[in-house]
Amino acid sequence: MSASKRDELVQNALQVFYSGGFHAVGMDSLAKATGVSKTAIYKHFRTKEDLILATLRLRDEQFRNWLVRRVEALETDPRKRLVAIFDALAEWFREPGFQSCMFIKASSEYQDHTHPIHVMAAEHKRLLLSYFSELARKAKARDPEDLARQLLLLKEGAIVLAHLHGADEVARDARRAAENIISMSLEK
Amino acid sequence: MSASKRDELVQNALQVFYSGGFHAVGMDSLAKATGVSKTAIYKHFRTKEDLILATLRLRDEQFRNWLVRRVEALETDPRKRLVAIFDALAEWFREPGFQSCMFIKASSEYQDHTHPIHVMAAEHKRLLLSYFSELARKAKARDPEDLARQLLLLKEGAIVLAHLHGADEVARDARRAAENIISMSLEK
DNA sequence: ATACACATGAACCGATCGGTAAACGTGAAT
DNA sequence: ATTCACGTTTACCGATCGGTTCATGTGTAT
Repeated sequence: MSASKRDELVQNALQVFYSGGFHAVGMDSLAKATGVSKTAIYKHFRTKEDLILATLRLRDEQFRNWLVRRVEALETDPRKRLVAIFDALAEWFREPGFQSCMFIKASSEYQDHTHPIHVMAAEHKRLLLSYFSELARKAKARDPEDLARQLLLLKEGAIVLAHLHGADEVARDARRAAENIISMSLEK
Repeated sequence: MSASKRDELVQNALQVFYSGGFHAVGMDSLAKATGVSKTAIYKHFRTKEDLILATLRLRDEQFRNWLVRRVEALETDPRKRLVAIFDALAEWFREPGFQSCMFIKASSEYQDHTHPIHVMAAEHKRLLLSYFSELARKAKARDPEDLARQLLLLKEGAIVLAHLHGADEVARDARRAAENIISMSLEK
């Protein structure tokens, strides 16, 4: 299997796990869904867990790249970019296939703090946090790390509730809550 | 099996599913963990799904009762009670067995919006929302429903991040974010 | 003592779990 | 044309999945 075929497998597995769940999707159905035989899969991944970790690495990269670029495209002013995070999220929530966050779901199924999958989920959130911090610093927040953590709280809550209660109202609420928190953190 | 034995089974199953996951825990291991034979379990619950729904009903009742009583005990002033929600949550996060929210995990494993388990998770959050609304109304918020939704966003985000990044810092951040949002919503 | 109702554990059902072994097909190098 | 290497298919492994059947208690009422 070529490197590009492998990437394609990981990309397809990502979709299958995202919409089907990790425990609920077996390797047989995964092979059928991706069009790659089980033997071929196990040529490149020692275990199911290794494959899951590969899909999470891909997802982390895809999601953060997407978010950064979307925020950059929406606004140029640092302060407005902090708010634009939530406009980007709103777009995501409204996508047809939206089903919460891959990493929240991963940490829900692999709860042990020492499990590699749980660790990777935590790492994804840390990377997002440092992006938020960078934006907050450029926006001259009094305490950029503090503002970033509060915005991350809003983001995770918005994801969970957009999945449970629907995208539109939640996206509006999160945006307004973010505006409140940002204004309290920027004005003296 | 007596009614009290049945309650005991549901209570024990709740703990097992909470710490082990829904798909990951099989009926055999559940029978062993609860000390109730599989045959006896299936006398009272038609399917595994029915048992899960029963545990979620119990959890909903337990959690909301606990939260309401804890908030009532912490503060009497309506406005302070809104903040006290997050003090109560902080206590929960610090409990040894804390592993995120049963309903977030349930909706992560049963993602279809029409699935009974997903529906029940959404309902749990709606019930919490109406409690928040009631508190916000008593605190004379300009828009109680709006404030309640923003606080629920914070609560869900706090649960997710307390599970992923640790209880203490997250609890502090959520409390401060809540204070910000509340003050913006109460003061003219 | 005997009959009945009921709860139990254990064995069992077909299906599927994660993972493997080996047979088979295909293309390139000799 | 023959060999070799490699990827794929297929069948298979023991274990476990959700759920059922049945034989064996065990207690109670007559």
